[in-house]
Amino acid sequence: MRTDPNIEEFASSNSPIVRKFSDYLDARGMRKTAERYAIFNRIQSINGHFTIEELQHMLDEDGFRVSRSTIYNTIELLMEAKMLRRHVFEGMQAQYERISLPHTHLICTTCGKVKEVRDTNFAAFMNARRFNAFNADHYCLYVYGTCSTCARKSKRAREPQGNKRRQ
Amino acid sequence: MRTDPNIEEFASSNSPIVRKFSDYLDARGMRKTAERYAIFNRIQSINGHFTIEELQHMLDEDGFRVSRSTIYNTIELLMEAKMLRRHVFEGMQAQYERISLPHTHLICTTCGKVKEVRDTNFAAFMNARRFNAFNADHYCLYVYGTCSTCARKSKRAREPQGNKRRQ
DNA sequence: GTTATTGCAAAATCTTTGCAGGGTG
DNA sequence: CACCCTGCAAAGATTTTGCAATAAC
Repeated sequence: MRTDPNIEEFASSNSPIVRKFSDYLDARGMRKTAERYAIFNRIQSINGHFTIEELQHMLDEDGFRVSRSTIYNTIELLMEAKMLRRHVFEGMQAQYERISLPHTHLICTTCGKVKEVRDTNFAAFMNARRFNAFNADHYCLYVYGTCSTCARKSKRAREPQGNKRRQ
Repeated sequence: MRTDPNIEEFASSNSPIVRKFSDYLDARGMRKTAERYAIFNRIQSINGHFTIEELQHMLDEDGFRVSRSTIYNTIELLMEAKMLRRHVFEGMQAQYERISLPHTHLICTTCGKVKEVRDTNFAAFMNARRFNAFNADHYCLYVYGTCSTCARKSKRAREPQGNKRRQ
């Protein structure tokens, strides 16, 4: 679309994570475009989960207009490169997150907020776990329930003054 | 749509699971229709996961034609009644399964097959696990990897005669 | 220069909705 | 016999695709 100064950084960066993506593209004879770098870069700065739409808004706000198709394309690439994961939690639209240390997802079924928690006991349990005739690659633990904020709100709503609860 | 003899069974059945659904409908002033019973019934006989499309095919084969809207409607109802769960595994369309004892899902990323395994150690671990300021209701553990069938095929493909691998 | 990539718009999926006719309670 | 439910078709939401213009190498 447009030539961006960023694109030089893309090939020459010393950041291991940038290198990983850059090398992945090289290995497959794919090109380093300003769009790919912008999307990749924006994602690195997100902590937690995001939807395609949210990502596009963030890029817009950065003044970087990228088409929906290119976003999907790059997201796909990052998933193939095992740098990004897609989650579809109950009753919600698809969300993405960078692949990092394994963690548990706490999903509030009232407000939809998702929180990540590290759980070394669980990680140890999973590392030791073997499945008959199944070669495990990675796992996802989703815990659905109510977050403290929603629990407080719903409790308040049940009490005398009867505050209205949203959602 | 049509009056089916099954519908009488619906209200009078002694099966606890039928009662549960029947009572759920009563409690909400909802009607017991032949369609709801047919869909509910068909689902009870499915072990494992199914898609909306597969369910409709099964009903068709049983000679019971139900519209897509009604299937979605009833599926929704069963989920609200906590008798059915929706799962969206990586890169696949939504699948449903009856809610039963907690189990781990093994998902083959090559062929897409999903297998359930009981894991009492894990269940015990989860039962004891408490999350700060989060009230857990239920959890899902998805393990992605390669099933033995696909592992065998891919191994064979890598060897001399070079069988072509599908997917 | 060659050819992968982008953006657009159109198509494809999957799911939801509005409404008229029909069945349940 | 009121009104909930069904089926249909149309609308929505999200994702994919075909193609001409453009940029990477």
